Amino acid sequence: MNSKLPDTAPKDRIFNTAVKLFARHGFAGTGLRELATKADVNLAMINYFYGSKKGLLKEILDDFFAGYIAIAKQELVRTGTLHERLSGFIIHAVRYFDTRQHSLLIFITELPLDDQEIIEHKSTWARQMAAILEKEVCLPLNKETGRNIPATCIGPMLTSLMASRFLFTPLMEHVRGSSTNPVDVETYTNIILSIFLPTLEKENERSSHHGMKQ
Amino acid sequence: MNSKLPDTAPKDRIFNTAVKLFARHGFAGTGLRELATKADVNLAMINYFYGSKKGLLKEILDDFFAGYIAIAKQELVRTGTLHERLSGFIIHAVRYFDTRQHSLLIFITELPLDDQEIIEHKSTWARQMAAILEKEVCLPLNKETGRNIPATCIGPMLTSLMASRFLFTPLMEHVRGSSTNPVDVETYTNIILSIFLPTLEKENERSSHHGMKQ
DNA sequence: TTAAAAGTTAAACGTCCGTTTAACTTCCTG
DNA sequence: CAGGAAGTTAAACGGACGTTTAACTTTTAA
Repeated sequence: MNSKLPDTAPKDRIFNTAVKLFARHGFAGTGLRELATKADVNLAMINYFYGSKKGLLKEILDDFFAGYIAIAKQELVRTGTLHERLSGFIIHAVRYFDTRQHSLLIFITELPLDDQEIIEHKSTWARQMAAILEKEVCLPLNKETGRNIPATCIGPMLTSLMASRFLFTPLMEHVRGSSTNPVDVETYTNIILSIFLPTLEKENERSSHHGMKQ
Repeated sequence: MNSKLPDTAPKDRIFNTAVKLFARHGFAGTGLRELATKADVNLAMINYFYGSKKGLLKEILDDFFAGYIAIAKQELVRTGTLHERLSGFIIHAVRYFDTRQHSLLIFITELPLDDQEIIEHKSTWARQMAAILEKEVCLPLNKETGRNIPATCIGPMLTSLMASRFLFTPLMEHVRGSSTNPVDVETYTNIILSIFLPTLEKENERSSHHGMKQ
């Protein structure tokens, strides 16, 4: 964390360090002086590059959500059975979460912000995700099952389930004895697939086994 | 929020107001002066009753987790099939989350705190929950399925899934048009049951329909 | 080569932070 | 009724907060 990253530009050093600190201490709990020191930049550079502390948070959230939406579009908006597309989305989303654990934590834990500006900002992204899920997942699913589950319900469920491993990791490391190991990410993904997809199989009466693509 | 609660004792007013404010602005984002004003008490009373700001957070977390553990013990540690016990736990836990939405948000969002003192405090509770899940759910489940899923994996998954509705509520209210309504809590519970329990049914080859107990 | 642009710096701005103090009032108990 | 405990108050403590300023250096481009 404190180690110099002399090759990267100051703006990127601020960004990367902020991601780690916001995830660890929370947005409100992170001071700009600590951030400047850890990123090895002058305090004033933060406001110079990002306008304000909140502007920095916005860019971090944008960066994370843009990648998340891209995966949803790539995996869900294409040909294939619902089962195939949904399992592809889960596999890639979990993999994405794994590589962006800090950003994921910020996205989750900084959710209930009272700040109208940030809430509006996040809603714009969430609305896009909900639209994709509604059209590509909920609509065909509800047509077959006869139920009426909206994307604003199934979306949070799916995201929460996929994020649970990374959300509770810092706690679980203390819970587990140092001897026992956590399940690896691929196993974790397979568990999620086995939880979410049998529901579809059961409704569709279509038999298929969900192997992770290599 | 600002309305006076003249009948309750100052100590309780501090507690109840803090739960709302910590959930809304986060722990670090809430100032004791704002809390004192909203709770209609003198600033010094907070440290008088709770020792420190962190002491107040601890009591809030204790209060929430004690109730959560109580439900786990009551519903999981008793006779009955795994299916019956697990569905009972889910039904009561979701109901509990619904009545303690603010505390739930604090429990979730204040998780990645770097503070060693709080982390240790939470780990004590999480360890109890993991022990119950390990013995009552994972052990019989793994014996039947031949898999080896630890409680430190399935616990966070279950909690995250049940919490998703309340975690993303403030965002989803902005996403939904004001016309459409969210699913009610009972429907939400049934969706979770239909996601989590078919996995068991499939493995156990036991047919049963999961009606919510009234 | 030179002037504008971009990057970087130390210092200070006013504000809010969590906590403590000491004096005061209220309440309970012997 | 006396006296001590519990509750309550206003005020102040030093420090950290996000942001701004103006001066300085480096880079860019005409």
